[in-house]
Amino acid sequence: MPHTLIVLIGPTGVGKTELSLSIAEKYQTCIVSSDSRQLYADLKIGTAAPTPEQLARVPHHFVGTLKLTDYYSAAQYESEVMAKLEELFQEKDVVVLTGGSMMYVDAICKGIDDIPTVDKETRELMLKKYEEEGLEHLCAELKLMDPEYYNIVDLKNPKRVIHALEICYMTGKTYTSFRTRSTKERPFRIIKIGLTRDREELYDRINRRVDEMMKEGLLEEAKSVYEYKHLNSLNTVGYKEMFQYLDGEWTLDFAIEKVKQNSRIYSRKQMTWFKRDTDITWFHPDQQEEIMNHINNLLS
RNA sequence: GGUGCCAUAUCUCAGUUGGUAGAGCAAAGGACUGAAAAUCCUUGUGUCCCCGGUUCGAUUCCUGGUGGCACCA
Repeated sequence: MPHTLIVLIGPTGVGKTELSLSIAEKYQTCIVSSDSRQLYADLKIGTAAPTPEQLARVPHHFVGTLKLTDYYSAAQYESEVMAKLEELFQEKDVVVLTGGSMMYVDAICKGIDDIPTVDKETRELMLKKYEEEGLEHLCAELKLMDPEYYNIVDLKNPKRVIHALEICYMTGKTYTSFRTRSTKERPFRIIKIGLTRDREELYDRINRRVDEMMKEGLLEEAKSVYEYKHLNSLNTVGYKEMFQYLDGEWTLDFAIEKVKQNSRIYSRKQMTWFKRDTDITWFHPDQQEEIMNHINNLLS
């Protein structure tokens, strides 16, 4: 039997966690998380991270392993998970990967290009240039340094323009020269299961889950990490709205509504991304039997 | 009961000197390769409250009605 990675994806709040536990238990294997925020040890309630009980049921990897101050990226995630999978597949035939971070999932399933990691100095330099000279100036520079990418990049998106320039500055080569967008071959088979619900049903679950998070102490958790609120790790739905409340900008009720709204918007963006992936077989989370049969048929 | 003001997109409101209308919010769609729960783009047909009148033409002016708000009894 070839090694198989069962990839379980879907929008936030759809019910991935519970099903991933069932699948992992059935195949007596472990779960690799593909969630860019559950990686942080201090973000538990707001990211709906697996509970101690769930962690006791099935071993998880890539949950709660980072500090808020740690730099992290999809590329780092790719290389660390690939190394971990190699290790896991020595003992197991099946491993479950689950999470909603679209780019992280793709980094494992398809791979991402081999581009140098931007060093701190270059990033700070670019951010300073961006603040002082503005996006238009950076676009003009990109036009000179990498005209090919300039023609296709979203010139209104600062992150894209800045990153391309960072690579040009750092390497002396064009960003285009690193950008092959080729799909990497993986030494294991991938089964992609997508979970989805009617929108009304999903939104209702998201709204109720946010209320649940508040009861569990989301506000207190946000307070406990308040000093790090400027970090990227805390540019996260659930926390950034609580910071607005703590800063006196919003009422608590308004902040809670915003958490719900931003979670709903996030779930839609996830669906937009996943929709175009034709390798995914879609199910309703209640179709557990069908999902198990589907996996079984592919495995045998 | 009387007087005044208001009634326009899911909501808050602009506006049309009479030629059937547009912002914000919300919502929806999309993009996406080292910050991705990030970042960015696109999308506004609605009995202009209802009946009638004036007019070539009324969401706009007029009579009446209904609902809301304010003040006076």
